[in-house]
Order: sequence, then C-alpha cells, then structure tokens
Amino acid sequence: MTRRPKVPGRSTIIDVAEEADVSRQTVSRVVANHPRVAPETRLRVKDAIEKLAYRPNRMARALVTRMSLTFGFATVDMQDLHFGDTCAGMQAAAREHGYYLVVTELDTNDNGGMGTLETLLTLGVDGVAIFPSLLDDKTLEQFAATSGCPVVVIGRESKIPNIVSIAMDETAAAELVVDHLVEGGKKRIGVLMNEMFPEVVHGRYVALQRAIEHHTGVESPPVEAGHPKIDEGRTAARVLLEKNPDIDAVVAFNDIMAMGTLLACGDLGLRVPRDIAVVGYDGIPFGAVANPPLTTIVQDSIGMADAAFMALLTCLKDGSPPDGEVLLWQPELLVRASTGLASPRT
Amino acid sequence: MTRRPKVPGRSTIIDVAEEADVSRQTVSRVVANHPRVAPETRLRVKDAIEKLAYRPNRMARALVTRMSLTFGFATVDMQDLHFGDTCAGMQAAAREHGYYLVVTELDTNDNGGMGTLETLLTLGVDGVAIFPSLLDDKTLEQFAATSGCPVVVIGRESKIPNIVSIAMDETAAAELVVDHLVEGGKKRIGVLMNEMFPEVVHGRYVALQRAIEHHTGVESPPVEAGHPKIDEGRTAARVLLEKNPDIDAVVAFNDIMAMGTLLACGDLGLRVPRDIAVVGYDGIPFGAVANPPLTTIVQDSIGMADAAFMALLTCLKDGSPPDGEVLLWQPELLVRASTGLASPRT
DNA sequence: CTGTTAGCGCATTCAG
DNA sequence: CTGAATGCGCTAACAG
Repeated sequence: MTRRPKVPGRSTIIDVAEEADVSRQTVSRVVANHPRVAPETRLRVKDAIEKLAYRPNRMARALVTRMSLTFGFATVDMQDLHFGDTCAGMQAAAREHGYYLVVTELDTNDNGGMGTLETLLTLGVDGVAIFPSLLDDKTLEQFAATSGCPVVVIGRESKIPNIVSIAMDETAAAELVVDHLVEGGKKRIGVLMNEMFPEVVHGRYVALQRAIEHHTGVESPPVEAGHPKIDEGRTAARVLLEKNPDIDAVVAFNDIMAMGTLLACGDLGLRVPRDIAVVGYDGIPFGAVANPPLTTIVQDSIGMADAAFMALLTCLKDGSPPDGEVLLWQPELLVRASTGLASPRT
Repeated sequence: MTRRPKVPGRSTIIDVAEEADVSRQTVSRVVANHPRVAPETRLRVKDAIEKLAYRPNRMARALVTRMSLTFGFATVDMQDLHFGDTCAGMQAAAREHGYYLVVTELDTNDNGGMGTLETLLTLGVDGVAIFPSLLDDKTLEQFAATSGCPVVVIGRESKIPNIVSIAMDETAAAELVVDHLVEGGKKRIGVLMNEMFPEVVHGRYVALQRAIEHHTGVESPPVEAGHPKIDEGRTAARVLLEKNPDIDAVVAFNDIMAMGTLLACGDLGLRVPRDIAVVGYDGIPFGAVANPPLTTIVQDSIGMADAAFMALLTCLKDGSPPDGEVLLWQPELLVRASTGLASPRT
C-alpha cells in the first residue's frame, strides 16, 4: 500500500526483498556478503537482485555507515602537465579498493580554495587529496584542522600538521642535475624559473642554488624568471644569456621553458650542448623530439598519486589522523643530447 | 535525549535548529533561500549556521530530492591529450551551476566499461558524460537505455538513441587540411593513421579519403597505420614514404605521429615542406617548436566539454531524454611552416 | 539464520 | 510565517 514514485529503472532494496520474499536485512546481508545467510536464501536473493538489476544506492548507505567510499581529489589546474597522470594514478588505486573519486578544480579566488574544499566535504568524501602548486600552507592547515577527514597533499613538500605531503625530493633532483652538468665540464650554471607558483618554485630554486654552490662554489647563480610558456621562456632565457654571457648551462623550471631556452640559444647563435647545456623538469614526451633532445628530470606522478591514495586509506583504517608526515619521492635524470652526455661511451 | 555519535566537526541541521531555537524546517528554508521566513528569524539562523560552521549534507539532501547535483564523467584514458582540457571544461561549467563531477576511468575489461558506468550510477549522479575513443556503440546504447539519466558522449560522432554526442566535424577538418595542401600545390597526399581506437580513426580516415578524392581525384590515397607514438609514427611514416615515393604530403592522425613523420622525412633526406608537407591533428603546444613547426587541426576541447555539461543540464531541466542528437564542433586549421604556407604574404 | 526497530540528515507535504 | 509528521534507501543493533 506504500507509494513508489521512483526513478524509472532503479529498484530498491525493498523491491528485492519483496521479490525474494525476505526482509530488507537479508538482502542487505547478501549484498554485504555477510556469512550468516542460508545458502538457499542467498541464492534466492541473488536471483532477485539479478532479475531486478538492483544496485545499492551508495548515498543511502553512506548516510548510515558514515563512509562513502569516495575520496575528493582537488586540483589547482586541470590543465597541468601532471594532472592526467596523477588523476590516473589515484583512480587506478581507487578502483582496486572499491573507491570513487570526486574531482574538482579549486577556485582559488574563493578564499584561496577553501570554499571549494568545504563543498567537497558536504559531498561526504572520506578523505581529500590536494594536487596543488600554489595553495599556501595556511589555507591547507586550516582546512585540515576542520575537515574531520584525512588530507594529503601531492606535489608540495611541506610539514603541515594533520597533513601527509607527498612530493618529489627537490634536493635530490637538484643534485642530479648539477652533478651531471659539472661532470660534463660545465661551471657557470644559470637558472630559469617560473614566475608563477611561488611555493613550488621557491623550493626548486633553493635546492638548485644549494646544489650549485655545493658543486661549483658559486653562491648566487644567475637567475631569470618568466611565464611557463615556450615563447615567454624563450624571451626570459635570452635575457638570462645576454646578461650573463659566460653561462655554459641553463637549468629551466620545466621542459616547456627548456624548449624556449633551446630556441633562445638558436637566436643567439649558441650551440647546444657545446656552448650551452640545457636541462628541464617533467620528462614530457616531446623532449625526445626537441632539437636537440632534452635532458630532463622525471618524476613518477602515477606512483605519487598511488601513494597518496594509500596514505588516505591507511589513515582511515588506522583511525589516526596524518601528522605532518612527508613522503619524499626520488627523481630520475633522463639524460639526452641537450647536455651532450647522452651516451658517454657509445 | 537523542544520542549524537557524529563526526568530529560536522554539525547537522538539528544542531543549527537548536542553536537558533527554531525547527529544522526553518533552517532548511533559510538554507534554500526560501522567501517565507521572517527576516529576524533568518538572521538568527544564519548566525547559528555561521557559528557552527554548518554545511548541509548533500547526500542526505539528494536522497530526498532525488537530485545529487553531481554528474559522472567517465573517460577511457586519463592520460589522453585532451583529458585535462575536457575535464577542465566540464568542471568550469559545473562549478558555475553548483554541480560537482565524479570522475572515473572506465575499466574496459569489465564488460566494455559497463561495470564502471553502472557503479557510477549507484553514486547517484544526475547525468553522465563519457569521453571515449573506443567504446563501441552497442555498449553505449545499452547503458543509455537502462541508466535512467541523460547521457552525452564527447569525441564520437555517432547517432545513438537516448544519447547526445558531441564531436569535431571530421568532414570539415578533412576539407580544411586537404584544401590547404592542394592550394599549396600538393597533389599526392598520403595518410598516416592510428592503428588503435578504430571508431574514431575510421571516421577521420573516411573523411580524409573523401576530401582527397574530391580535391585531387585520387580514390584510394596511400595509407599506413601505426601506434600513436613518436617512434612508431616514424617507422610507419618511413614505410609509407618508401612505398610511395611520389607522395608530396602526409596527413597524420595526430601531432605525435606527425612528429614521427618529420623525423622520418629527415631519415630519408626529404625536406619539409618543400619535398613533403606534413599536417597533424590536436594542436599540442610542442607543435610550435617542432622542426619545422607543425601545421595542425585544432579542436576546442574545452568548448566541447562545456557543451556536454550544458546538454546534460538541459536534458534534466526539460525532462526530455536526449535523442540521438549530434552536436558537431568546427575545427580550425593552425597553419605553420610544415606545410610551407605559414604566412603567404608576409 | 532471519526479522524488527530505529534512525543517518535532510526536504516535502500539510497544519496551524 | 512556522512547526509536526513522514519517508528517501539503507544498515546497525537487537531480538527471536
């Protein structure tokens, strides 16, 4: 005698219960693979489920279990080079554990992204991964403190209470780059930075500065900054090279700017790598067809994303909130012709 | 006297009601901006909301309204070149309308992705956008028939009942490319296709074939296929060029393969564009630094994604299911040096 | 092994 | 203008 103003196809647990002539509980138990169900009953219920194409409503379930089996994945820029890889990495891990991802781009105009993050929580996500570049520590800390769920940050090495951060080891990367250049006989290393994303850039710059001082004794290497675009990188690189004619190597913030640097070298009649060695970061595939092919720092975005997912899951299982833990990911140097050392002995 | 085993921070509508000394209904009305609330009461409630940092639980709301304000975005490959743009486009539109995106990668091993799509529905999404390349029509049609919500497909021009499809106009693109080549004096056009993604590839190939016949009279242009990687493209292009020495232009499935073609031309001592013109598809930024810079077909991924979102929303508002509608997106030809016509009169 | 009772947090009736 | 009752679809806790 109860009404049923339902959505067309979807049937509910009650429909199944009626069809199998059992109570809702029994259906619930079958769905949850609960052991205490008579084999014969289980079969009848399974048939009914099949027949009615029943799929449990995860929102209703989440309401009572207080677990949505859903994680939020918030990013600052979906057009970031690493976004696809990172998203794919989290997704793969999520699928394996029955989780889903709610993906959103942070509206940084809205209180530095806090608004978006809060709305994400209203969707009932069990945890949040943030793939930032430029979110400041204060915003992150404030969010983590009030979120009531585990929070991890990908791509930022920052010790924030209640947050696990997962990032590439910039110090190790800088060591790899500088060591490689110095080994190739380069002594005067210039740096081309990104004028955006201050938080990330700063870490990378400081790491490079230290490595350069350590390996060459130069305390303040020449540096220039520009937009992370090919043309802007070209312009900035030209300025860098003209201001510092003695430079024999350029480390660019990323491969895009490194390509701009290659063009700038062409503009100035400098031969790469003989006159100038060039290194980028990211390992984008087109580095292989650049002229000359680009030496670059590669990071395992997928692996980092996977680790982010697992960190969230672990926090949930342990019931313990994350605590400023920092997972450092080791970079790899992909040597190609732009540093002239592609294959030292072949 | 009711217990409250809640999540740490989160307060519910009842907490707010108690704090403001009103009933839950009144709070609900204030949140929904319902007009029939006394200004003074509204203020008191708003204060309470502020004080308790109350955020409505969207799952609970969705349960009763049968609207989650959430769309599913299913993709076949998150590492696809267009994924980031497409995701960003949908996201921007979604945010504007208070919607959220549940993003998932389809597990094509699992019944062609049906399993993933069905699970998506259990999350209560109000509609689904699918960004495929290789999902077959039958899977899509079957899903749309049983989903009970609007479904749009991005990147496939296929007339499927109950589905809106949004795709680039391959015929127009082929016309642009071939017309441009012929105008530049090219007569023997070879085609380099992708051996994966049969559905998409086929449409592109047929369109090119027609345009070539239309413009040059050649009925079956030389064609070769390979994996969409630089090296594999290079190999396939070499085969194509060696088999057909009279070719004076190559249209590649995408920019990646076009870059492989550039390398192959180098291998064979062919000068681009004098001996061979080369065109790609996608408009990836690195086309600009290829040697020579690559002429390419650009599609507005963001615009298409935006249209996909709006299509879903419209279907929802109108209550009418989509009906095999096809929205064709116009491509643009970005002319650069690889076709030798970069700037005809400058 | 199975059914009953009691909500999860919210919005939609309908009375006042 | 506001409150009381009812139930969305589901599971947890307890009976039996």
